[in-house]
Amino acid sequence: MQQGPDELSLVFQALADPTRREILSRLRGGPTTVGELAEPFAMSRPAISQHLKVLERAGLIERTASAQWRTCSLRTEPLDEASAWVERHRGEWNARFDQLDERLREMKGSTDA
Amino acid sequence: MQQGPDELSLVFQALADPTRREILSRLRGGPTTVGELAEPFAMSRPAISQHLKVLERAGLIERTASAQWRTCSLRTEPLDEASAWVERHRGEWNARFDQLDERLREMKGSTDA
DNA sequence: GTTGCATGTAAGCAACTCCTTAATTAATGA
DNA sequence: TCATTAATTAAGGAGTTGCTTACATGCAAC
Repeated sequence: MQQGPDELSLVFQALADPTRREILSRLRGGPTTVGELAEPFAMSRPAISQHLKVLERAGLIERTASAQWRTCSLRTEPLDEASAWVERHRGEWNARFDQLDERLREMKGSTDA
Repeated sequence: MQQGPDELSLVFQALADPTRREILSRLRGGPTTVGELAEPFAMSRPAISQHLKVLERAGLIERTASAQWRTCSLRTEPLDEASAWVERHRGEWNARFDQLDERLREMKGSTDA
């Protein structure tokens, strides 16, 4: 029963690959099938499948099956934690900005850990 | 002459490890020697040295030698690009928040790339 | 049922990660 | 000069990543 890396590490690791970042960028346009997603890449389908698995493990995409197509859609929640970490480390002025961020997040009623 | 991964990938990859993230967090308190940095970790010095090399490669720290001590200090510039990427992908509400970010950044008169 | 399409899984391989211990470099100070 | 301290480099090993090709699964239309 080995325990994998923490959530934040999974997210940053998922983002540490240009192919995966582009997949996420393309998903901003809305849910997409794996085939459409794979098309622009000079890479086999299984390779894309594996990238999607990494993204799913990080919670950054959701896959739903309908007929023989799997539709992938973006999940941005994990990016909130990543963003919080990065902003927290971006110099003094940004620290003040974080406070504003948090204030606004309260107003928004955030549900993240 | 092999060409390594792009800068943004290097940054995210550097952040994808709890030890390295904690090193960066500790460096927020100001420049620190490798020895001080290594102390709280249950890990050999060479291991820390290698983590520092990863952080340096990503541009996240700077090392300066004085006497037999190497002092490490934080460089936040690479986080700006990482932040920009993450914010760009954080949903609609956050997009609006980005505008506020930019507005405030203008007020600040940002000097970053 | 059988064919065909969309996707996932399995197995294999080179390269990389993250740690270790041992040896090395470099500066200090008696 | 020699020992001490601070840190890095070297070598090696277990596990992971990122791709490949080949095979399996699952649904649909005939």
